[in-house]
Amino acid sequence: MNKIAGQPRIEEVARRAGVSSATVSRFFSRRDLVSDKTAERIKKVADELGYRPNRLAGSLVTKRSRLVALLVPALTDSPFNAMIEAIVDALGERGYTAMLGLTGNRDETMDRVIDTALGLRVDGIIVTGVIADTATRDALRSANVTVVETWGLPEKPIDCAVGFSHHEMGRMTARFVHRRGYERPLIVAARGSRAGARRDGFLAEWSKLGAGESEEIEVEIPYGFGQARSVFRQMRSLETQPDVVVCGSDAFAMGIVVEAGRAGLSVPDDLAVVGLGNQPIAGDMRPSITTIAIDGGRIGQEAAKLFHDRAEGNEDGQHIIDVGFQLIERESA
Amino acid sequence: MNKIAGQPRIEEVARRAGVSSATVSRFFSRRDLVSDKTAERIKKVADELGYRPNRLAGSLVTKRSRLVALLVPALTDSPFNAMIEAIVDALGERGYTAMLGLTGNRDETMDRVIDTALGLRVDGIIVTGVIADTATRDALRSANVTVVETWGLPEKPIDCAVGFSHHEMGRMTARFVHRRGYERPLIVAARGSRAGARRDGFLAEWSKLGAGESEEIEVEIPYGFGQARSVFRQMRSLETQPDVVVCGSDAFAMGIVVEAGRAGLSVPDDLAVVGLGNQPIAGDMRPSITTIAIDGGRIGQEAAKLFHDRAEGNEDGQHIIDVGFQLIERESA
DNA sequence: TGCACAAATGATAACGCTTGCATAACGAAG
DNA sequence: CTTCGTTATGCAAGCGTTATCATTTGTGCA
Repeated sequence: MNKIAGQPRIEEVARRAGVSSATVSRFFSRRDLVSDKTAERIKKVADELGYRPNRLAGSLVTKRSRLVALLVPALTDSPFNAMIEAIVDALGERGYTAMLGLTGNRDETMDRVIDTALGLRVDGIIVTGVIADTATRDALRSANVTVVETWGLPEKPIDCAVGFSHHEMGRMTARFVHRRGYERPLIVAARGSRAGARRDGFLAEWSKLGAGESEEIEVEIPYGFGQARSVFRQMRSLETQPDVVVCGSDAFAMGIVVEAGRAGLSVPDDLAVVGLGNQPIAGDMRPSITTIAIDGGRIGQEAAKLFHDRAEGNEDGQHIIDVGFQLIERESA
Repeated sequence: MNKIAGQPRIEEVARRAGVSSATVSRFFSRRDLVSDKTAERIKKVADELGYRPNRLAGSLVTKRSRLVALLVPALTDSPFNAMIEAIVDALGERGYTAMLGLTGNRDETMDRVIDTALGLRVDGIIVTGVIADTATRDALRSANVTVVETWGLPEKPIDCAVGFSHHEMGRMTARFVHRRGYERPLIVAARGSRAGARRDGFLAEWSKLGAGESEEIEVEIPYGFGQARSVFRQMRSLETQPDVVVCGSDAFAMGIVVEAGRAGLSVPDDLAVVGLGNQPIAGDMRPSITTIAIDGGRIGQEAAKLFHDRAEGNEDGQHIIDVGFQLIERESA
């Protein structure tokens, strides 16, 4: 309204509506407690004044900020965006607001982001991936916020978790590759625990199946299409050429497909490719990419629900939700 | 520390450090006002207690939340992610926290998100794209928050803006297409003002160049690869076949390329394709996609800077920043 | 008409911090 | 050893809400 006077306060609304501030407060938080007649008056005045309760003040006394920190490593070319969208939506429906924290891949940034979140007295923190650092885990445990870890299933979650088993995903991939008759898989894995778990799962199952050798190339971040080029070159210089490449992302898989094409290799006959993530584009590619679908939206919804349940004091109920994953068999393998 | 007692308060820290709460407050906000000796004591106690100033309480008195609302239509397959990352980073460096609001494409959702932002008394709002609704614009203008509009250059910005001229982009595209000798462009544009401005710019320049006919197909959202299929079919049923397709995104352009390939058309000889956005993948595709690069990161940085300048009371200085764009000529056109 | 009980409203004390003003401590000059 | 100018600290009044408890108003029924 008036820049100098700042925003209108509840007191002002109360005065003009001829009621006490308590009643105005009730009107906004528990509408059913005020009579229709006064409610109408309050609404009218509030609209005129453009009054909006100050949540900072409110949260101070209720000790509930209705703020949730959303920690994600990155946004560009990230497989988490569907989950983030789902979380923001589901949280919004429940009256919570998401603050976005980009953690990158460094523990330090992660700590800084958690710090600001805690300073804001967020009601909860939803983390993309499992927090590795033990000190951080402990700090969080004692911070009186509910923490939801996603996209993985830690043995001992800080609080609760929703995701899937990367190890199991690796095993399933191995079974699939074996069933298809491929004999010399190349695993392209990123550094990091998630990719590591998939690789370990793959190798465990692979050796259990009594299958032959397998190669492995470690890359920085396997999300990118571009990185495929150098990895492909690396692959070509291996002694025994693999007959299938197991990738950490669809984009990367597509990169391998393109490179294979340029090298005169036909996919999947000369070289098969398995992606990860089931991005829409993977199905539209020619050849279409065989991949593993993870329902990010589902993870997000469950995470928001889990958070909300606990925030409402529902301590019981499931702490760990396995949303699983699904192999999508297409042309590339 | 102690769940029952809740988080430690400033008073507790003060007591244990043998100072007044005012001194502790100063230690956290204006370190230089506190002597080294007491500072050390305070730090020690604060660390032991795990004390972290409650920003809700602080903001209540300073009337500065150090919160900025970031309004984006979507995250998945969105060209804005680089900008969002840049904004969150740049804001974080300056001590601000970003809250994420997904506006979708409906005014109603936009209003709801703005409402929660205003309720949180955010210091600023950074909007992706220009806000169309006049009522919302007015509400924002009188809400005493600095608003930065991005990704476009409105005639009369609410407050300030950083982006580029979609109209000019359309014109440049027309000149390029003409220079390359194409004669029958097909424009695939989304509903909406941004795409509309590009189309208008294209048509204006195209007719100015005295070039021939041009066709247009309107789609819902042109970001997706998948949508290319139906549009391609639509295109094939046109009376005169276009020799170049001007797309609203790289993903869409890639979809057209793939469809063209399946239909036996060679790109760019039988059909040329121009993308938009310069996603990494566009350069790695075969054929590589000719596209227009927009520096989302730059937009983000400038937006954060602009916001910060104004939040600090720097009313003067530029209100509108044109970051331009760049045509990347590659194989597809 | 009066009474009991429910519904609606009011008064007021927090919530945890910041900041202007007042006071105390400390050096450097005189 | 004063005196004065810094530099460090303390006091206390808010900031704009909500929640508890008390009080008033309204309603159905004897």
